[in-house]
Amino acid sequence: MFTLATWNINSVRLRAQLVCRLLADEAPDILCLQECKSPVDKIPAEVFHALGYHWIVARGQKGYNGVAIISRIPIEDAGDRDYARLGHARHVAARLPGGVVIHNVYVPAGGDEPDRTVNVKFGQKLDFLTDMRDAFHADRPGRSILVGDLNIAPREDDVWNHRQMLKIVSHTPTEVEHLGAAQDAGGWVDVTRKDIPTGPLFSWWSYRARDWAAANRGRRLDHIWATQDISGASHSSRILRDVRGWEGPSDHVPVFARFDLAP
DNA sequence: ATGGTCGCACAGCGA
Repeated sequence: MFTLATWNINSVRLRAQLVCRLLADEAPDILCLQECKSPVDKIPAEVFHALGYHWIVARGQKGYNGVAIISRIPIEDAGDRDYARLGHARHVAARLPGGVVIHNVYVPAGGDEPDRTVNVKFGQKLDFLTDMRDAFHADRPGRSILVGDLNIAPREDDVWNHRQMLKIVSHTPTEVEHLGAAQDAGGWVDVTRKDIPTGPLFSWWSYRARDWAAANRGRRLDHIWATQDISGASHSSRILRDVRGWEGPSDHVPVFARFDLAP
């Protein structure tokens, strides 16, 4: 059995103490971070090490992007992909002792305008998802988990107001379709929604709201997926809303799931 | 309809 968490930390160096607090309070076996905004050699690995998290598999760059998998069970580096050939640190994979592979993904946000003819970043987001789809189609994953900030809230109840969000990047039909194609190509099951099938579910609230909790204009951008062969072993999904209220928070909160598998 | 807040790194870009 192991507990897995994913969290867009928005600078792992600035928020190393928040990571420690989560590790101490919730003790996930594996924590996947996105937007570390740090070269790998500047990630404060020692402080995680001191809490028993002896393994880190990461990709990084200066200032932007960056993904890391922090683990207290042994993991080995299982490589990375440069979807859409952006040259960004947006994917890394790790293998658990039993052979389960964990993909940690940070999908491009996509800018403000949901039109690739006027907004290059939106096109890059769609291309990233198309490349992911093609990779999973060519090499269909088994006994795998995919987590991360996918920057898309696919369902009506994954946003505070579906109608109002239809032309807002992260909830446009085009993006939802691209994400669905990548999900279908890999045979991925949305573990969070398997466990919590109905009702509003958010993992992100903008920094720009006067009062994020009162307005509650959230979106579910952060996801845990598993291939069908192991999705039945998952349970106890949780989204830690309270973490948004911690001092100096990330705009995202951690998403958790447990897997009844030998790690 | 607009502007609102962060982080990086030191001006403005990305989110």
